[in-house]
Amino acid sequence: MTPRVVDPERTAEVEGRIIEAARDLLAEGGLASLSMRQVADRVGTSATALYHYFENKEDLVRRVLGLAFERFGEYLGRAADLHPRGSLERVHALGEGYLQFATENDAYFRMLFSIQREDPRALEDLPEGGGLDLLRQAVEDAIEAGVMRSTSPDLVALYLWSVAHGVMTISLACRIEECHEANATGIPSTPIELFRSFQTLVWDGIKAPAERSALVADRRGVV
Amino acid sequence: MTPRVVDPERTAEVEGRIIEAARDLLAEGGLASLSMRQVADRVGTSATALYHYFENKEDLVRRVLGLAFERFGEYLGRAADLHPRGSLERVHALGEGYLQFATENDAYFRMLFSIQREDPRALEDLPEGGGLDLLRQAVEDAIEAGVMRSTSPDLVALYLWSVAHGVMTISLACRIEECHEANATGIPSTPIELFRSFQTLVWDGIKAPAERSALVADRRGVV
DNA sequence: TCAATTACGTTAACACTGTTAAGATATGGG
DNA sequence: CCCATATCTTAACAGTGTTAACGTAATTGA
Repeated sequence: MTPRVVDPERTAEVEGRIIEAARDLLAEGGLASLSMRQVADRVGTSATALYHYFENKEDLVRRVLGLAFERFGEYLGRAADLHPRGSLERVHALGEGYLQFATENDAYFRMLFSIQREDPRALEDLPEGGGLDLLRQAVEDAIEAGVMRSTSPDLVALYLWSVAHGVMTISLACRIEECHEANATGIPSTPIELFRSFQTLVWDGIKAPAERSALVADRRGVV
Repeated sequence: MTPRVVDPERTAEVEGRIIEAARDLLAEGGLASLSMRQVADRVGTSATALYHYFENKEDLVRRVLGLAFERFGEYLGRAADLHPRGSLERVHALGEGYLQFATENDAYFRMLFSIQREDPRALEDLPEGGGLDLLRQAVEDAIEAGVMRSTSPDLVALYLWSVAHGVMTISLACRIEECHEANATGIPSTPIELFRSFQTLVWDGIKAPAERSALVADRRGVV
């Protein structure tokens, strides 16, 4: 009753070749050049054949995103392994790994954290919470080790992610290196260097030491 | 020799109607529904007629971005006017104004700070440096008033922008409110509230007070 | 006044895009 | 064997940005 039974191996192999072709196109020419017909050309089939393996383009893109998250996880993992648990360096390295991944995998990053998509993805659906888990754990370890202020690890992780992500996305959207003020004051041009020069602010805070405790009380009243 | 001489007034009026139609389409259905033909339908002409007023779609979009930056500037200006120069509140209000603009002008924000575009815009070309000028000045005033640590105002402004921008873009790309850890630990769901809960970290820093000065020295050696 | 030049707008068309429908081919199980 | 079905093809549709060719109206110099 079920002739030409599906061969899961072969299907997976073909799917893999399609995904890799899409991945290559994405890396070469960005999202703009990732079209069903171009992918099909690379694979050597017609565009409509792809619809036997993927529901639609969004489905195919989702699979490519799988590869992207895989590499993303590798970067973060390598960065974390550089320093022992509980160290501030480990937390900081995760930030650097984040920016390194974004820099060396431009098309992946743009795709992963695109703002254009109408339906944002849930963090839970992402592998390892989109890398947030690793950061959260590193923060928690650092807090337990006593080298970080004892606050909510979730909040701190989200904050650090925001800084790294903000630096990267601003750099991708604007050319801050052409800002004359930035040039005059020696603001670094690459996202990673910019992120590094933020570190003092991140770790120490930007408020004048003399005003610290008093103004915290003020702010609570205002906000 | 030059018959049917162009009427600058009329031309500007028609251009204005086209831009407004494009702006409305953008606000209603996002960038996806901003097509030359749909814009032309709203204006009541054919799509090709638009090419008499704009070089191409990118050109038209650029003009719509002008409106977006205009409103962006209004938000930041209103936010700054809430508090006197030299106050920390003024700096903080600019951050809130940033997120308020992004929240209330979703399509504008997505377009202004899209990551997909291949050629990032220079900060210098943006009106008021993309809002950075206002922030920079507020920081400089606060430093002179003695309520902020005396560092490079440019660096601090860029840092604060990164935090606000990071919070917003992460919120637009991911649904952090569906993260069970976030829910369990009471992480706020809206970008503005999340930004507010970062304030303590932003102002005070996240390092354990006891380790502060010693680890700063350490970090310099590491980084 | 006449003719020429030019702004403005039209329709047709091209090369793309994602996607569906219909048909061809081959293959394996009853 | 035969038929159901997996796989793949071509054709087609609706949409996109954009260019070409054309028509019309208006103004200005002669």
